[in-house]
Amino acid sequence: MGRKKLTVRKIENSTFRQVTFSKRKDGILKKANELAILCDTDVSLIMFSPAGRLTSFATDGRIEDIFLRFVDRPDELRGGYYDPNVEKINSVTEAEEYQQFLTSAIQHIELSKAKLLGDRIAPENPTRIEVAEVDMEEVAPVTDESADSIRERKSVGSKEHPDETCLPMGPHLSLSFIHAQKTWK
Amino acid sequence: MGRKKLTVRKIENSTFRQVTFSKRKDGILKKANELAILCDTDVSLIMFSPAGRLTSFATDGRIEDIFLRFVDRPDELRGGYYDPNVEKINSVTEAEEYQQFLTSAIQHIELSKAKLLGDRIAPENPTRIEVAEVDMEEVAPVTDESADSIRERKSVGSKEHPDETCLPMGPHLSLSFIHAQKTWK
DNA sequence: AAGCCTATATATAACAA
DNA sequence: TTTGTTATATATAGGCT
Repeated sequence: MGRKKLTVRKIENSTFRQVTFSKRKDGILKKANELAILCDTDVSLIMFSPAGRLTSFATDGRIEDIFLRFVDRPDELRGGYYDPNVEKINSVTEAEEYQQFLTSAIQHIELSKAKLLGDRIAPENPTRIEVAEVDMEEVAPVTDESADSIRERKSVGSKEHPDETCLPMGPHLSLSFIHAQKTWK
Repeated sequence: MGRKKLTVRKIENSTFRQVTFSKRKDGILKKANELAILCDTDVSLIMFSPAGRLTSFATDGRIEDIFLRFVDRPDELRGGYYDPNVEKINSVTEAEEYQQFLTSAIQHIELSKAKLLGDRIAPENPTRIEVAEVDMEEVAPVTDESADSIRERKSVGSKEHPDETCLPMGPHLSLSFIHAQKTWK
């Protein structure tokens, strides 16, 4: 919809590609927001720019919730999350291996977080819309000292699910697991 | 962009809301695809219709990959996945509780899958584009017999990561954990 | 619910600064 | 680079089937 009809094909000129991304990113973001509001639906959008910059959007600001809703879809058409062609017992056994893997994944995220995180406070969510833009290059490496200092800070209770029962686990990985758990029983 | 300028506000008439969703869903899907191709970028889009129908899109067909890239972002602006304000030891302890939770989550998905899954084969991914549409209502309830019969079927190796080392765990929960693990060490 | 139509509203490609 | 302008291409609201 510009001066010329466009062929849908990778833009080779990197400058032009970046400019196009920037403009179209805004357009699709607007569309996603309008769709969410007009139709009162869950919409999640994640985009990485050619330079690695992240732009994300989600209805009510929780990509995790929408992704979980996606993951928990009991339909193989959704994707390849789950292969039902295994016996129950094997599944449980293998689940334990996933369990281990997930644990290490959590620790990994934890560590990379501790290493890279500054002192900034996460912004509040003023509306139903969340738009986050993050530049990889903006994440400055910090010293071991500052990483250690993170551990000194007082733990802050999560306000994200104020109506929930307090659980023994901390808010490390929110991913709305608590919310999902309610559904799962 | 129709006969009338539209106010961005929830459409109260449910029929019209559904129609609008359907049309705009196609539009944003096209935009997402064009963005991904033109700018050669990772884009992930998840939409639930007012009726609960899922429509999803992802560059190269892997929402999980893009979500993982999102999750693994070491930046608190991305969301509230991780609270660094806890001591290391507590984190590990709590990680074990997440571990347990994740295990039960896997089993839940497994069970709901076994109960609801039919005999259909997941479609191949012909292009870089993945568009999946799933209707909750289309998932017909199956009898215990048919649920049992699922366990009889022969296990099929995942072809999603053909170049990977074979791991002891099965392909229950692909979520590209294996792919992620390579990055993590 | 899906398609088609067509008048309009929007998005944006190519420029310009 | 980013931002603004403008001619055009697209998307889509309201109808109709």
